[in-house]
Amino acid sequence: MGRSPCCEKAHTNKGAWTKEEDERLVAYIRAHGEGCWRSLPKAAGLLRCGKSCRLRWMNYLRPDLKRGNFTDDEDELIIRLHGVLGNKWSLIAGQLPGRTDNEIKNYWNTHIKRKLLARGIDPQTHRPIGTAAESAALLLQPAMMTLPSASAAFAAARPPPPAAALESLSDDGGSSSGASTGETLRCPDLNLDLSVGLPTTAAADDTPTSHSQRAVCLCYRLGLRAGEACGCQQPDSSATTSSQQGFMYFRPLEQGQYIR
DNA sequence: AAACGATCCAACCGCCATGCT
DNA sequence: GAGCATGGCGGTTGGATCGTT
Repeated sequence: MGRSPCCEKAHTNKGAWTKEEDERLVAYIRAHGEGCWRSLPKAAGLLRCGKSCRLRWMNYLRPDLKRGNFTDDEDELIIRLHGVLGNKWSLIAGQLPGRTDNEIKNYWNTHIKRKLLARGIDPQTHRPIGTAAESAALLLQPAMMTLPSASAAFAAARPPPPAAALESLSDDGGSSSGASTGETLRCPDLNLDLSVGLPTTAAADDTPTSHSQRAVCLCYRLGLRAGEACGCQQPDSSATTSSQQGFMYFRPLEQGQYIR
């Protein structure tokens, strides 16, 4: 707001980069490394603004960039990461070596969005796109979909919504969040031990300080395990979550499970 | 072959976060 | 703490390409 432009627009080129400009930029960075982007164009003899140079280098000229189509594994990883991180493209790109945030953003908008819609999943919320009644039922179980174990149980246990419940929903416009309506649709066998973020369950070693010392490790939930990119503790294989070493783990999503 | 619409993707723009003075 | 410079990010745009009629 009210900031001066990053460069003098009157003296800079815009639009597609020429081969010669690319070569100049690459040669300069090879010789001097990535430094001050603002002064780089002048030093490299480029009529470009520093931002433009940075973008060109980061998204196209960097030697470690991976070219070519995204693999199915990359697709799935992007979907999972997006479910957790949202539109934090740079963070997502950080988990995909050789891919840029811009590339992933474009790929998301052009391919994955469509793929998820074809699966009946809302690409923004990662929740199923169902009938109005189904959506209303989901709204009444908002936290359930955040935990894979809970969502699996939900998927398995969820009966067709009772007609009476649906009627009562439509009667009040679906805006009711009162206990009575919630009870009508509740799945009695579900364990809603929801604890994304700081845990709320009382662990065996629970003390006033143990909670504040815990952190949530999302690596495992994203399909990474200790010894891979995640350097966190291996989760307890018999438990859905584990609080070893002060970390909480969540199992990766199974087929048919969704991240909210 | 031409016209048109759909799709893709590189690049731009504006804003925010951070570091420095 | 205020103000400024810079890097970085996410949303959007527009030209190029592809597919269909």
